[in-house]
Amino acid sequence: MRLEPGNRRRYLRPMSLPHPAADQISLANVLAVLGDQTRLAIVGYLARNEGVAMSCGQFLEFGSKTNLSYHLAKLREAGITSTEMSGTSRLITLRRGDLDRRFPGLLDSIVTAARDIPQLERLREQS
Amino acid sequence: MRLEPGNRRRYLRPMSLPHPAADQISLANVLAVLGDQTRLAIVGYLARNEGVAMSCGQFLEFGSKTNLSYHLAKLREAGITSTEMSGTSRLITLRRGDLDRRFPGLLDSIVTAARDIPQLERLREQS
DNA sequence: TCCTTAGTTCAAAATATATTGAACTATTGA
DNA sequence: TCAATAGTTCAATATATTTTGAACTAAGGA
Repeated sequence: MRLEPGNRRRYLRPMSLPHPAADQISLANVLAVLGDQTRLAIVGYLARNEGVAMSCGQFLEFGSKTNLSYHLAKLREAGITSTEMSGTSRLITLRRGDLDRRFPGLLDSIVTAARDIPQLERLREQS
Repeated sequence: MRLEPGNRRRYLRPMSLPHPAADQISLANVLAVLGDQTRLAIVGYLARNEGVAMSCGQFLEFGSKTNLSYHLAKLREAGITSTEMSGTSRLITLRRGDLDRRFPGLLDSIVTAARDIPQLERLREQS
């Protein structure tokens, strides 16, 4: 899988990431993105620690670094989370306000229902 | 695609269809299944005509017969709808009670948020 | 200045989901 | 009794999503 040197476009760390505007957040997409155990666990974890911004590393329990990178991008692109760059890490928060305005009651009912999903069970005692 | 006669297992119309028990309904699966425009439209339509049992044919607007058969099975298997056989047709209803008990507020917030999805727009004037 | 840390991209492989048409069945109304 | 209706299955294809490892970047601390 070695690329010829120069074939790979040099990766430049962006200083901020693209987020959809609140009115671009699509219901079907939000549901599809949350219809996955790993991402549901991430959102449950964010919700139960709301206010505290989390870095990607906090989620290592839920998958490999690479895989998490993928899932966290999905959450951000769907408008569910907001990610801000901070030095070498990224701080992730729920877009609670935008989601509540756009889909009243949705996030709460999901987070409540996700209370006892297996992956969060393990973390329960720690938080 | 002609099969040798006898290769195909004779299709026998079942007299009732398998539905998951209420406590087997999984949140992630419900979200994943509803994270699709076609199925969201079907559920929106069922919700807006709650009480009236719908046959598969009512949804022909949303796709081909075969394709609908697939989506309606997904909804039933996820525990979102209940399908009962009635002569040559199937009567489909939302499993409102089971869903509300298991995931309070979820169905309502989804149905409310789905108010203005494109596929339902077209039907608005008719209902 | 260099090492460690946090997180990335890219390409490939693995897996899952959606869509189609042809062939089919059972019920019902004429 | 027969044709029409409602809806199915099956197999194939098309398409999308997930998961992986290797190679990489930039920030920050020692």
